[in-house]
Amino acid sequence: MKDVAKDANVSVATVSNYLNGKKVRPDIEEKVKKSIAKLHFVRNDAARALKMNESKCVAFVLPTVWSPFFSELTYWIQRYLNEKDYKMILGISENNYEREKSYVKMSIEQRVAGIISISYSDLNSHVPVNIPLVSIEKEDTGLFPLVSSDNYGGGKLAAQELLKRSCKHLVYVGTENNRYSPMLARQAGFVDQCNDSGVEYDIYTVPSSRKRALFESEVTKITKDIVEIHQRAGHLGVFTYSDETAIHFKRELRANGIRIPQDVELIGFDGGKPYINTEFENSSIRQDVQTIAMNAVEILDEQIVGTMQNNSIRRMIPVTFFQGATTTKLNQE
Amino acid sequence: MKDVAKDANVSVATVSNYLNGKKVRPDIEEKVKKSIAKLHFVRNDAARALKMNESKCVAFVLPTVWSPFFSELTYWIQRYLNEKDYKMILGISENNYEREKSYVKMSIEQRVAGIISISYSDLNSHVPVNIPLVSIEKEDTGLFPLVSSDNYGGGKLAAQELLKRSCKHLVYVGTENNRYSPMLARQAGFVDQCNDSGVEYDIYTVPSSRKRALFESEVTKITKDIVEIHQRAGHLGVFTYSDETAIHFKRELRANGIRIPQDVELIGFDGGKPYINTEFENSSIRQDVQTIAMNAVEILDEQIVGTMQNNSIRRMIPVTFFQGATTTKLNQE
DNA sequence: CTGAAAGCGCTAACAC
DNA sequence: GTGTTAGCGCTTTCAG
Repeated sequence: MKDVAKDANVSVATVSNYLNGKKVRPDIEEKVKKSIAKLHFVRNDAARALKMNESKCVAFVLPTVWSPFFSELTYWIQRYLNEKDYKMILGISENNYEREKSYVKMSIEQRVAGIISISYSDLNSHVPVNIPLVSIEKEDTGLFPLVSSDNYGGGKLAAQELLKRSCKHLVYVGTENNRYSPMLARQAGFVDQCNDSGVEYDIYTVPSSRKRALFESEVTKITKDIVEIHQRAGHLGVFTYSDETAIHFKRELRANGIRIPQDVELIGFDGGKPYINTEFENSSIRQDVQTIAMNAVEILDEQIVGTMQNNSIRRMIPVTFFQGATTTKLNQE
Repeated sequence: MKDVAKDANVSVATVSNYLNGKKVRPDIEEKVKKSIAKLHFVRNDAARALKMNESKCVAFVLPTVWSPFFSELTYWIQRYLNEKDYKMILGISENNYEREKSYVKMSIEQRVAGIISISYSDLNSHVPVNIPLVSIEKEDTGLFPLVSSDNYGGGKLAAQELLKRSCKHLVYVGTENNRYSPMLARQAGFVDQCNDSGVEYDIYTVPSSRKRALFESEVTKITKDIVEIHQRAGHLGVFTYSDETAIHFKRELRANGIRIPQDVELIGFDGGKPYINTEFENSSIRQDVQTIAMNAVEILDEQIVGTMQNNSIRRMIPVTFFQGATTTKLNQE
């Protein structure tokens, strides 16, 4: 910048003013512009951030980007961040607590403008309250705003849809990590609906699919049970806590001679599309990814620019049922 | 840092030395450590970057993250970057030239350590040669290192696999953007193999699937043609330039009463898995995503830390054929 | 091994 | 409107 100033025969302040859109005499502006072009000058953001004590970087911390749901979410978050001129620093935690903490540390070091996080641990308690943070899905400390799908409603909805299809018995397949409250909400909604409707149900649990061998053997075991229940109770409804799990059960049930949806109706959760322009295949309780992203970025931005911080924001996004290949199509729909 | 120094009764230089792992007297180290903990001090990376004139951020610019292939790639890139202690700034260009350029500008402003880019434009010509860059897939300026799948070999391989399955006639479906040289390589390999084997073939082109209506209507039109060719020539082999396109043709062909793979054998390109622990479904020429990512990060790191810059690095990663549901399973395999 | 001090590139007072 | 200058928080000589 000093060089530009020298070359254009003006002071650094003038160059700075020009760069920041302040009023500059037209002839001088011309000269400055020319010098910048000549010297290929680009402002150093590190110095700017240091001086201003603020950056336009937002850290986005999530378990993985390698799944339709999370990659779609990443897409929307990035898009809305970009609209407001934020850059995204991506942090993939793989649900590893240490890595999550290291991303928080990094965020503080970088003096990021804010953090958007999806974490199923108590990550947020490591974030200083002076740095704006919005959680997606889970937050239990009450210290930060939260954007979440209506998991409880989703669980209820899944049960309702299965019951509409005359299932005689329902099954929920959840995940092991019981600290993960959204999953508990899905289960609770499902169970409540079962009880309200007076239908019998079973609850199963699978480990994370990352522990592949364990996961597979558990799926196999549960599938055997489901086959047995089917033989005993007839038409059956299965609701899994994620689409990924549903895919595995679909495969395994079919391998055991079960027809889907004629014998067993199957509903997953998430509804992320693999590509931007394809349709989703299996029946699922869909999260409204775009709205979640929009809200998260909006709230974060308000926290960053606004003086008023309302940390008790709890925004619940409705879910919808998607009629796909794994449930019977109803006439009235 | 000044505060820490004051609190610990030492100079800022000592604190700095401690933070950077230089030798410090044990008793002093203890005091400093305590003060840091007490004051919740975290080093300001902006100041550090300014002073050192280097950062540990790498910009990763790619068209989208919302597809199995790209999300898997993002996963691996991020993973290898993290191993070397780099942070990732994610830039999603949506193949938009202006956005690509804005990410480059941002990268320079941020004085990032380097850039990894997947671009089908002449993006790289906007990157100053003093900033390390590795391209994935396409690079034609020769100014920067390149990591790419063996697209030509992939095209050949696709044709070979189709011929093994006794296809009487082959079809290639490419994309409109003919500046995109990797796609041309896929086509060239395919065509060369067809000619070598003396089999007839047709070349079709579809627009980007982002232009959905146009894309769909083109798929419909080409499908009609394929059906006709099938009736005339019998067993048919279709190779599409991406898995996404293959999915659309699979749907459309089936809607037209074509059985896959009995009537038409279908091979896509990419082979990205939707989830980390699922298997891929359809037949495809798989890119070795992990190896691509590993090489890209490795080369970039060498460019950053090493003095020697060999910009003529061209690393070609082999592809493999994945036997999925859309081609006939051969006995010898 | 530690401290004092210079200075990275920028912005924002303040004086002109 | 423009120039001068202090100082953001850090690293890094250079003395001691």
